[in-house]
Amino acid sequence: MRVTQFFISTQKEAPAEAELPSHKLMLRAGYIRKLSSGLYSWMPLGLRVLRKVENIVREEMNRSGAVELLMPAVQPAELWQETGRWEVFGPQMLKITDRHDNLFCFGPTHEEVITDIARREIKSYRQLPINFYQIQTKFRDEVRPRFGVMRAREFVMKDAYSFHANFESLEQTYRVMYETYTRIFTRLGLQFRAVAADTGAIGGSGSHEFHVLADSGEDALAFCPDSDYAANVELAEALAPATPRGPASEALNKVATPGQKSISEVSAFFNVQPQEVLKAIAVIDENGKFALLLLRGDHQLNEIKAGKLLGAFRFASDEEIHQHMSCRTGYIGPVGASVRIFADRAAAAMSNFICGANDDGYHYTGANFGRDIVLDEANIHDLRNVAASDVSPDGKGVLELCRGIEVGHIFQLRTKYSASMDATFLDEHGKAQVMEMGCYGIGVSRIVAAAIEQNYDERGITLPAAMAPFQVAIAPIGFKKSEAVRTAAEALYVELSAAGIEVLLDDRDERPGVMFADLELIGVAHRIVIGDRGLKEGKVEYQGRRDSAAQTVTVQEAAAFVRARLCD
RNA sequence: CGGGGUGUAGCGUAGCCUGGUAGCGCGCCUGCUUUGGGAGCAGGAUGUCGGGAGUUCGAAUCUCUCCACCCCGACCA
Repeated sequence: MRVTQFFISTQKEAPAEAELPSHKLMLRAGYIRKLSSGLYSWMPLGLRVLRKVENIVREEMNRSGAVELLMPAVQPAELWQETGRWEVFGPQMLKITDRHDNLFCFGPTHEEVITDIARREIKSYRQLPINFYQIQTKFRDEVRPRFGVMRAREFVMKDAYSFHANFESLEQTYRVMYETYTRIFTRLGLQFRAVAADTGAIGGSGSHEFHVLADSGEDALAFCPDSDYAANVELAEALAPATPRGPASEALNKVATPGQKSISEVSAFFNVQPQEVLKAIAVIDENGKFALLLLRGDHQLNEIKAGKLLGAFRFASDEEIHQHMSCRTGYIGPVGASVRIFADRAAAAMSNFICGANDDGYHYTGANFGRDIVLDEANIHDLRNVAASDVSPDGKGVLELCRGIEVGHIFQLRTKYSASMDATFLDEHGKAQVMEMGCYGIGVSRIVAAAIEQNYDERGITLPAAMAPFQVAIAPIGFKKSEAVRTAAEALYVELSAAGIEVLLDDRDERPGVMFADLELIGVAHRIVIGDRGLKEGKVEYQGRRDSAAQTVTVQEAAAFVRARLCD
């Protein structure tokens, strides 16, 4: 490809709306352009990258034995009403009406459509198992689209759905998909981690998320370097402390703490560590009932775990707290409180601690469960997020934390959709059975953003070669002016192109600085610079995008040299 | 949906408080020079100042209202 025949549109400054490096760089490099909130055009350069991701995903899915099909983006409401998800999905689903006033949605996912296909097409156990997949545009009307294509409303997803005669078959395909995903992200050259995930309302026995590791990731992950344990922090279990609660050796003492409300203020006031202070969080459960959740001062509430205990809960308002506790936020505590109390395992193991006294401007010191606070064993639960250096739930070491961007999710759906949509087959005995199902998603367009989040430097995008928009760029200095440069550049361009390599010839006759800046910004993996200066000695210059310096090679060996680098 | 913020040329921004001809950098166009790290000189084009209403002799600026977008919290690939 010649630059003058292609379309490159780079910018020196990123639009003010972009925050993340990947978002800024994708805009500056001209990979994407925004049409509206959460809606992006893939410009020619970005589309090349997107297609590379797609192709690797497609190749590996095919290799795994999955079969590609393509379902409509627009789906009739009736299908969704069958599974009850027309209501459940709520405002996240873009609902549309046709000229006959029939209701449709722009598909946010395709379980209903594929299950409809399966129940029509699959009659016999002989047709199972089967794994269908597609690579297609989805639309989810996100509450808050952000970070460019990282969380867009319209996005490209690979979604696969497998159907099985029994659970063992589902488990087997699930393992194959796990391995396939591992191979995909490895081939893409990404640092990633598979973690156990929350199965949520869908249930089932298995779900894993695949995360690209990045500090800007929206998910917190816990993993154990000494074992293969890895889980989303939402799910990771915080074990009870190994050492039992100590004896109540201090007397309960009410201390004036005017203005000291937060854990950090209170621990500083008493000159103790936050873990010696008890945190009390006032909530209203699903049924509108007030409750106190107790955590160790240095721990964070895990809202998913709390939700499993309380149902759909919310935090109590200042008025509600005042009504139940006769004090204001900052001074609430469990001593003498006549409300329901739930304690985290670590909080329940505290002794001689500091807590709010339910009296504005006062805290207790030397508080103890049993003596001062009634705490039923049944009200002790895992309520917190795991923290770094917690004991791993498998007991084989301590946890570390990192952040990730979710780019894949595999799920054992079991019969959630096949049962409600009556997708059955006849088994060996001629008896109708409900199919077992799995589903497996990859956020194809998100991968591009996530990969850049992991691969950039001060000059621009440094994507792995498997994803770079072009493998090689030729930057001729003085393209118009120097016959020798032009001849050498054209010859190399022809030679590399003929070898099936994706070459970008910068024939714009731009100044070197402009060419270098553009080629580095857009993330071409390898660069050959050809100038009169080097040609006099029969040399050209090679530099990989991630190399710190260039090296010279002879004109004759340039093509072979680059081809060797491509294989690295 | 709750909280915070921003809308001025393709991009980045000044001007707004204290009303009076809309400015700068980058980019773009033309010409000449230049050619190993985003060139120099000269000339040029591009603005419903987010929309509407109001106050005023006069509104980018003040008031009201609507809209869009961004950021922080509950969902997800």
